[in-house]
Amino acid sequence: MMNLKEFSHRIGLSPTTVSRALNGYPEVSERTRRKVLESAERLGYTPNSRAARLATGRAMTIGHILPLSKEHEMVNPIFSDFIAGAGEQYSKSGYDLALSVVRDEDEEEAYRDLATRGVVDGVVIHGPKVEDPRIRLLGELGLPFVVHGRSSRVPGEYNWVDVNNRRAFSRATEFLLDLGHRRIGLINGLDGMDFATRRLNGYGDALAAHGIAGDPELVFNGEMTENYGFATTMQMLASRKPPTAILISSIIPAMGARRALHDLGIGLGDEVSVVIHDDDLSYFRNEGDVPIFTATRSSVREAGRLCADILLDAIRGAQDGRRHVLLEADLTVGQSTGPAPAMRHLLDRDRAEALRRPQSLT
Amino acid sequence: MMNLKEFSHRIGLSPTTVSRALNGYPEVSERTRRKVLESAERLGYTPNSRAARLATGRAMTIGHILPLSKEHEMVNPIFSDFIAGAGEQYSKSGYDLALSVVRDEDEEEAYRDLATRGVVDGVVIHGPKVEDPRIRLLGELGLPFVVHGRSSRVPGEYNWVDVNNRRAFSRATEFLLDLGHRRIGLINGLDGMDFATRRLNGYGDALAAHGIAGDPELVFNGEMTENYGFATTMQMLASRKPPTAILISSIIPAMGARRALHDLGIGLGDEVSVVIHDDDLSYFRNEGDVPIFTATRSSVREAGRLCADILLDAIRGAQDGRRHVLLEADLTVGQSTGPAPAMRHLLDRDRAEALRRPQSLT
DNA sequence: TGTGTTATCCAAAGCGCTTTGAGAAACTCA
DNA sequence: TGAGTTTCTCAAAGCGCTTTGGATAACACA
Repeated sequence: MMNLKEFSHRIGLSPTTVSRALNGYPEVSERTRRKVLESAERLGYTPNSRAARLATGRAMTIGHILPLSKEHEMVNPIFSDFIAGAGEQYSKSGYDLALSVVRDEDEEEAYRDLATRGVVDGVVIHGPKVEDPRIRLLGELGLPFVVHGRSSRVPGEYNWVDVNNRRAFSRATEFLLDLGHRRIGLINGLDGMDFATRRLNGYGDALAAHGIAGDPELVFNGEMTENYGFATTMQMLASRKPPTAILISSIIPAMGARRALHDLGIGLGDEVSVVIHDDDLSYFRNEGDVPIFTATRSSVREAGRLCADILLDAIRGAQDGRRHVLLEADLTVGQSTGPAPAMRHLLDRDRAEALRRPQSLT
Repeated sequence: MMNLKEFSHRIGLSPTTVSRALNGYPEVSERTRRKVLESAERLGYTPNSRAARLATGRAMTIGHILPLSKEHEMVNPIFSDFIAGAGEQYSKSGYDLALSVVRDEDEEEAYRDLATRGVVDGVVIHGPKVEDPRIRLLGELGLPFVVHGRSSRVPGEYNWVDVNNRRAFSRATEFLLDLGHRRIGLINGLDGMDFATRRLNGYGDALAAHGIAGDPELVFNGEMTENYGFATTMQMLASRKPPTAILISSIIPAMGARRALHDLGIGLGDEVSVVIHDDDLSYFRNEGDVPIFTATRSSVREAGRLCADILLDAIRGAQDGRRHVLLEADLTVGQSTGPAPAMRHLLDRDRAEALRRPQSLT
């Protein structure tokens, strides 16, 4: 592996000149620069990043911390699409992406570690809680960051990119109310997550506007797995007062909900309506001439791109204050919603029988 | 941010001693080492990784390259679980994980770049093709690597961790044959992927052993999205000679297949049997007292752990030759399989009608 | 021709750590 | 007590790059 000294010697220039040529400084003539670039290509010289990072004090790396949830050691399925979006932008700007996989409880320590070891120039905070301690921590550490989401109860300004979750869910709820639904279930994310709270609020807003009291038995919090969607749907439909419509926070539990409805022989879109929030995951597109699910959609990949742009600007000092982006998630009507049926139609024989089978909530 | 010079001065030792104490060299007494560690904790000193990396010549980082497929710009959904497994091991050994997101066509260049810039000590190759050029490339670059999968037509030894795909799929096919199925569809991964070829071979082996000629109209290659599973299943069932059973390479297209069966009013597990390969994704567990799908299961997270262990050993030179791990994927019987029905049962009125609706293969 | 400007290039001093080659201190044993 | 060992500590030389503060060359103008 050739180093700068040898390379510059070979092409008859000093290391300084070569470094300047390579890094685009104006003190070097265009002719020289071209010559240097071309020779580097020809001789296969690439500057050693380790050395450059020490010399400049910049890590040229953005950190992401991927927590494994304690409950199921689960990776958030939206993570990979977010990373795909962000990573693309990093590459364009010559930044690398460092990923730390840590257990939930070690997460704060992991941020502190990244900061003090100096291996990243900035980090992205994923999945903020209603009152997330990481925001203050990073502020204290002086490490630039951007939050994917927000943290309602953390005061002060910071960079964030979020979906208008409250609006999206109030809109979705209203849509169902307009269709005549009065008992509407909500299969939400984990309790304490900021997005889950905002979605709950949106749902509550719409119900309240129609003078409907929310029923806590119709609201669920949990990690968004397929099985969670299945179990909660089963539980709701087995209750004495089943909903005629369900709001689901992600397409993955929606798969489980669909399975539950199917197992019970209940028609999706006619007997029970479902509206989902769709993160537009690349391997799970809710598409077609008429989408499968009626959904509020917001691309998580796009959010990744935006987060990256904001963070890179912050690092490069090209930013005056803090920046925010609030993405609207429009409602698209699909095949999974329809007018509320009269309740009695649901109580036919087949279904009553199906409900007699025991169900467990795993 | 305190540096070594200042820290060692403060605690009345030389930088050398402190460095040795921190890095576990034997030339320093246990008492001194304890003192150093404790003072570091107390004064908040952490060595600057950038400097350490330059000095040692080690990057203490493993690289993963995440290609975005050209077709759908898709991220492989098994990626996050693999990373979760591998990342855990890296953390334990004090290694970082660098992730590069690149377009399919830039992938080779990305490996070359990682190697010459010296930002990683080794890399993991994901999704090898039948004849994958990356293996030779990395050999030439002299960068340690491990392959998640294998590359059938690449000669020579290299580290790999793979599932016994051929055995798994021949076993699954045989299981269906034993149930009396004779027309068995295969919804496979992208053409050219090594795992897809091995699975096809396993499927072919079993058919051949029963004297059954494979029907190319029943074999599909594509990116494993939900829609792909839906579209291929629809296409097969709309054909003049529909299968009575389907093998599916991942749980995600299996969701789409289930949707298709449901839309057509065809019973899963009685009218049409389905066997899947289950990567044991954390957000998509095929579980329950009796699993939903009959499946050959192999945890991709475990594969991630194994890959990490092998690669770290290779980097530390604690490895004699090349290492291989072949994971067996046992078949677990679930609710999605049953004896082959007589064909005529499938051709009832409802289904005929459903098939009249137009379907598109997106 | 001499002076002032620009356009180029260079030597050398870091960046903060590791590690070599030796020296000082502590200990052992005759 | 002194020589030989072992234990601990240190000064200094890198690692390969960036960047400062000049030096040199090239050019214009009077």
